This record gives sequence, C-alpha cells and structure tokens, in this order.
Amino acid sequence: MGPLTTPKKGREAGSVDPWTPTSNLKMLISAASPDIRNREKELCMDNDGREGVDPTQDTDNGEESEKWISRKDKSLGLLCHKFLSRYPDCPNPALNNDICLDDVATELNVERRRIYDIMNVLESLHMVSRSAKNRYTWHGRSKLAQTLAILKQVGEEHRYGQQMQQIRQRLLDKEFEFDGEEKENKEVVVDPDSGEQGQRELFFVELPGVEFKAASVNSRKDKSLRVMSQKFVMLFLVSNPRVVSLDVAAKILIGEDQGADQDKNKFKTKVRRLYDIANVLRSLKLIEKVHVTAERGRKPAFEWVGPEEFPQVKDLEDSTSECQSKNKGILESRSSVENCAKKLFSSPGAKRSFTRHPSLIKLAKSIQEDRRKINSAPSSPVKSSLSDSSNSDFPNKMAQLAAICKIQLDQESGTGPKHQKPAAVRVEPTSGSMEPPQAPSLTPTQEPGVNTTVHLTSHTPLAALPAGSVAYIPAQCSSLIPVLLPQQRGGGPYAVYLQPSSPRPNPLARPQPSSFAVRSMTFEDKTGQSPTGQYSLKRLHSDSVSESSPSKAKRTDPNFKDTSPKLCEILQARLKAHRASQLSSRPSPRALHLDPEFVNTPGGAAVTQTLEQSLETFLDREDKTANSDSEAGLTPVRAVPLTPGQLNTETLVPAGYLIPISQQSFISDKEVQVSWRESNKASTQTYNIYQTPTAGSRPSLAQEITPTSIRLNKPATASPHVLQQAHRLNSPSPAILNFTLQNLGLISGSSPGNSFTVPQTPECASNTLHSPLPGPLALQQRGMVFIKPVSPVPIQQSVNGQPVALFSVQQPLMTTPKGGGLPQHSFFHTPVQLSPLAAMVTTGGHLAPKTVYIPQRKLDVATEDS
DNA sequence: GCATCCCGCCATCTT
DNA sequence: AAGATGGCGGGATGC
Repeated sequence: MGPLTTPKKGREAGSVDPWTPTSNLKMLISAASPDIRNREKELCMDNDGREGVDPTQDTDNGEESEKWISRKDKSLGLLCHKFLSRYPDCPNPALNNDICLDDVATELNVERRRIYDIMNVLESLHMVSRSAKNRYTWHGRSKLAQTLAILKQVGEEHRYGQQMQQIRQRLLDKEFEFDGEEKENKEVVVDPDSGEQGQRELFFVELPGVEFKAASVNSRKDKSLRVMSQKFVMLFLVSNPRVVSLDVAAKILIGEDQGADQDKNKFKTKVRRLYDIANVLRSLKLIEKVHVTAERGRKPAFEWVGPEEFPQVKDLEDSTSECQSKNKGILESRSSVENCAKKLFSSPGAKRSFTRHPSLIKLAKSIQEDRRKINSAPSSPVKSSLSDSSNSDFPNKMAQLAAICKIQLDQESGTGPKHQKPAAVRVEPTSGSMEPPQAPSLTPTQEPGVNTTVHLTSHTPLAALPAGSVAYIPAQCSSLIPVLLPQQRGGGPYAVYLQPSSPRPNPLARPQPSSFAVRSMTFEDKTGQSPTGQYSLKRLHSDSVSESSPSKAKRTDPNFKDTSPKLCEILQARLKAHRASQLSSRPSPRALHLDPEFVNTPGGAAVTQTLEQSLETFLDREDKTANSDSEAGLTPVRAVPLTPGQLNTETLVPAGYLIPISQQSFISDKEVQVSWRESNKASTQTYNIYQTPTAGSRPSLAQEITPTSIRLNKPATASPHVLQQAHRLNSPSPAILNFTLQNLGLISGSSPGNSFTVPQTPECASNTLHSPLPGPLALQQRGMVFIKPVSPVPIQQSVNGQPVALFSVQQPLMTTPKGGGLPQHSFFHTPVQLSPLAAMVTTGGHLAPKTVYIPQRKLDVATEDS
C-alpha cells in the first residue's frame, strides 16, 4: 500500500519497486538536480511503462510530471487541501479524531516537515490540537468561529489596526523618499525592545479545552508559525477593508517597527513564512490572494474571505461549545454565581498568604508516587498522552492564571475593553443567562467596554482604579503574562500569556496592552507622527475611559447584590475557607512564591486579594487539571507561579498565550454532576453539594490528606486507581476497565491529556460550583468523567473540581458511577473546576472548603521547579 | 527580475 | 542519544 499510495516517489524511483532501494536511490538522484530529474523522469517513464503496474498510472504519466510536477502541485496549499479533504469540517467529538502525523505524511506522500507547517497553522486556528507526540486531534471548524472571535478581540486589543495604519503611512512616506534608512534612527531609540518585544508580543491564543497540550509544543519558542499565523489572521480581522498586504503584515509581525530595515533578510524570511501561512489559510478558504495597487505598483496582498461576523465572545462560546449550549440553564445559574464571584473579587477580602500546609507535603509525596506509577503505567501511548496532557497542563494553568489575572484586572480596571459588550452583559449576570459559560467572573468586571485591558491597566492603572489592584495583579501575573481577555467573550475568557522573556521594565507592563502601547509608540515614532506612545496612550485612556470608565467594581457589586446575595455569601464564605485552606495548602511552590509577590506587589491588599483569588482559581484549575495528570498539574502550576515574580513590573511583554477559557467542559460536567447527584443525592443544590460532597465523596478517599482525597483520582491516573474509581462509578468493573483503558489511551488522545480540556470549561466547573442545578447538567453532557485528585476539602473540590482523570468513558458509565458516588464527587469537583472563572469566583466567594488539591500541585511544582 | 515558496539542513525540544 | 519539531533561508519555479 504504502508504496502505491505514496505514488510519486514510488513511481519514480521504483517504477518497478516503489520501495526498492533503487527507487529510493533514484529519488535521491532526482532530487539532486533538475537535469538528473529529467533523466530520471524519462527513465521513470520507461519504468512506469513497465510498471504500469501502478494503479496510479495516471499519475505515473504524471510521474514525469511528478518529477516535474510544478511546484504548484506540491504547494503547501494543495497539500493542505488534500489534508483537509480527509477530515470533516465538524467532527463528532465523540469519535476519535486522532491524526497521526506519520500516517498523514505517508498518505499524502510528503515529508513530515510539510505536515508540521500545516498543523501549525491549523493549530493556530484550533482546528487541531496536539494530543501527543506525533499525534493531533482534529477539531475541524467547530471552534473556528470562537477562535476567530477571540483573535479579533486580541487583535483589537493590540491595536493591530492602528499599527497597520502607521506602517502603511510609513511605507508611503518612504516611498516618496528613499526607503531610506533614516527612519531607523528614530526607531531604534524608541524601543529597544520593540523589535524583540514585538516578537514577544506574539502570543498564542488558546481556546478552552483545546490546546493545552501544546504546552510542550509551546515550550519551544512560541514564536513562529503558530503565533505568526494567529497574528496574521488578526490583522485581517481588525483591518477595515479586510485586505492585508504582505509587506505590512510582515512588518507588523516582525516586531519591528522600525527595525524593519535592519534586516531585509528578516523581512524576506517573514514573507516566506507568511506565504506558507497564507497558503494554508487559502486552502481553508479564509483568505484569497489579491493585489493592492499602491502608488508604486502592485503589492501582493490577501483578502479575508472568511466569516465576517463572529459570535460575540459569549455567543461564540455558546455556539461553539455545543456542550455548553446544553447547559445553558446552568449557565444562567452561573451567571449569578459569577456575579457573586465578582463580588467576591471586588470585595476586599482578606488577602491570603499562600503557605503550604504540612499536609500538603504528604500529598505531594503521594502525588509524586502516583505520577511515577502513571508514568510507568502501561499504555505507553496513553502515557504519552498523559504526559502530554500534563505538559499541557502547564500551559493550561498558565492560561488559567492569566485568565484570572485578566479577569481581575478587568473587573478592577474595568478595562475589559474588548469585551465591553460582553462585559455589560456579564455585568448583568444576574440576568444571567448570558454568560453561561464562564466567563463568569471575570468578565463582568470589565464592564463596559474597556478597551484594551492592557492599555487600561497600563494607563489607568493603579491610581485610577481602586481596583487598580487589578492592574497590579496583572503585572504580577505578568510574569506569566497573563493577560486576560476574558470579558471579551462572554463566555470565554481567555488569558494571554506573556512571556517574560525580555524583561522590560514597564511600568505599564502588566497587561499586555502595555506592551502594545509601547509598540504603538514605536510605530508612531517611526511614522514620525506623534511622538511616542502618547498617542497610543491617549487612545487607550480615552478608550478606557469612555468604555470602561465606570468603576467596574461598582458595577459588579451591584450585580452581585442583584444576584442572590445569599449565594454570594455562601460562596464567599466558602471561598474564604477554601482560600485559607488552599493558601495554606497550595502545593505549588509557585503559588507560594506568588503569594508573597502578590502581597508585595503594589497592588496592595486589595490587589493581593484579587490576586489571591485569581491564584486560587488558578490553582484550582490546576488542581483540576492536575488531577487528571496529577503530575502535570503540578508542574504547570509551577509555571504559573512564575507569574508572580515577574509580575513585578516586568512587563508584560508580549509573548504569551491567550487562552480563552471555555466553558465547555463537556465531559466531566455531566457525568460529574450526575455522579454527584447520585452520591449526594441529598445535596440537591450546589451549596449543599459543595459542602456535602466532600464528605460524601468518599471519605475514604479523603484519607489523610485532605485534599488528597483526590488522590484517589490520582490513582485514577494510575491504572489501578482508575479502575477502582471506575468501578465505583460504573458498577460494572469490566466497563470500568474499558474506560480506564480508554482513558489512558483516549484521554491522552482526546481530551485526556488535558483532562482539563475536557473540562473545558470553567463554566461547567463554575456551574457545578456555583449553581447547584446547572452544574450537573453540564457534567452529564460530557461523556467524560473526571477524576480529581482530591481536594482536601470535599466541597471545594467540587468547586474547583479538579478532575483527576478523564475518562473517555461513555456517558453511561459516567452516569452509572453512582456507586462511585463518593469518588465521583471528588471527580465532580475536579471537573468542575474547569472554569477557572468559577474557581475564581469561588475563591472570591471565599469558599474555604475548597482547599483541596493544592498539594498535588505542590508536588509537581516542586519537582518541576527543580 | 521579482514574486512565490519548496525543500531540507540543522538547531531545539522531547523522550 | 534518538526522535520529534520546526526555524530558517537557499535557491528553484513561475509569471
């Protein structure tokens, strides 16, 4: 098969034997030079003739042609087209949508390298996500709308539109003169970093459950194709005539500003990449090639022909997450919850210092052990997946943190610029229905349209906002970088990670925006227009003012009030408790680190609080994620922590990931909920649930380690545990086994790795947490069940819900689990987690109970840190 | 001659 | 160390 399928090579080389050594040789030779190729072709022809055998004969003729096949036939765009034809636009998530790079490369008869190019671009649009080494999961266009909406928001936040204008002007100016190099002068000075930072700016926007895994990938340099692709798309989404010329795009993408001149080489390289990306985008029918006639002449450009309208973030989320839609009801509840959460956030609560609990240490140990087990565990593939997931966790966590920070910022600053709309909606959460997803908490903050969060923060910052603290927070987080965009969408908040890479001292720093601002300034300089950043700054201010001006906090507060106060109170109480526990417990060293930082940070108490909250949330999330991969979770956490330190003023440089928090947590939610219900039965409502759950949830599990009960979950990761749990869940052991297996394997592949992914959304989590009712539904929806490692406190767990392990198990199983009731609870909790927001909220809520899982992270963290 | 962009070397990351 | 990824830019191809 292979040979035949492989066609070209086979044919050429071995017309006779496709695979024969000879053929290979021929191939090599042909590759050597055109002349040789020609000869080869001729030969091949002959061969072909002989071989005629090849079914592909046509192609054979083509063989010659093959050799010759024009580049067009080998173009990335065509290749991408072939690739896309192999998968449905909207794959059934329930199915295995695994993509094996090797298989694809073989089937398409191309080198792997080419596949990477395609995958990177598709990944940037969240059409695929890496599930493991050599493995991707196909999502098709199911998340495309959401992704585009997010990218648009991000692009707006970054003021790409302005940048483009500036560059265009600059180019025009230059044209008049000599492209001279004069400009450089200005620029250089302006932004030392600009260049680099600009690059840094790149950030990868992640969707809720999808990409975490990429984490490992991310580790690389996030620069490149992936990020470049997103930025490129952003340019289209923010430019008015949706036409972007290559040179302008290249300049923006190079961080350049001025520097542009610096390297023509760099520019050339960038253009090359843009062509690569453009080819894929063209095959996706998102852009078309056009020419812009400039004064000088024609310039290559691309026009956006993809969707123009995206659902608002909120909408997107809803629409996007099919699962979510299911839980709308839940969402509503959530909204209320969110409000509460907001309130919490806003509330000056006490700060928390994060300290570890002694118990945590134990947990950590156990966790480590679990990890080992897991790692060693059988299904290598699975493991890989797991590991991946764990890796991904980091990113996830990071994202979460970022999101949290962002949210906080938004709330405080009310920046939430982009989201504005959403924000408004959110604000009303009480009304609630909107946000279902998650965004919960965060968004609301934003309020009215704050435009760029970043900007806001930078500018308005501290002083302006009482909330100002928020700003700080971001900064703190900034280390991480998290910039949140949460509000933007109603639902999904996304977090942007900035890479600390280069430290810029920016006062502004915190939010990405600041970085942007910087950039913009640079540009301006170049342009020569207004000096420096003021322009941008002004804009920002104005924007922020106009949009966000109002105090977010205020708004939120009211909302909260509106929402059920009781709930809020309860939540708060819980959060507090939770926090306390968590704080103490939080395993991750980073968390610890963070704490101090946060505390120290200028933000002040208020800020710290928010930070803490965010952290907590964050932690929770992590925990959740962690649970699935206990290990992973930890590490990630670590990563997260980082933020704090950096926060400082560092900067927020650009690079980061944007992670939208999606709500969709398909999987676990439903199941979880169900299980919950079953287990808790009594606890009908969330409140109850929270509280009871823990206890309910298998006390046994709880074991010594408080949080750890989750551990059980851990085990889940480990096959044995999992099995047990599964049993619990599903009475049928065999089924369980299957599940476990699936989980192992599947998980890794599908959601698994990221259990959190599955969890999708925070929303779910939040739902579960917050809303008693809704939550469950969501969980059920998904077929997956999460097993969480436990959180010390039962209840909290639920809130945060760290899913320990995700089972791809069938829903039935999920549901069945009752037996597992206890365990389930824990699971539930975890799963729920997802929604960072929820977590956030809860934290805000002060759910003390949650404490939980921290330990795990700690372990991870520690290790990883090391 | 310039626009495109394939190809694959080789640095990085992971495992 | 081997394998997986993917940055990067030479240089071929097309117009």
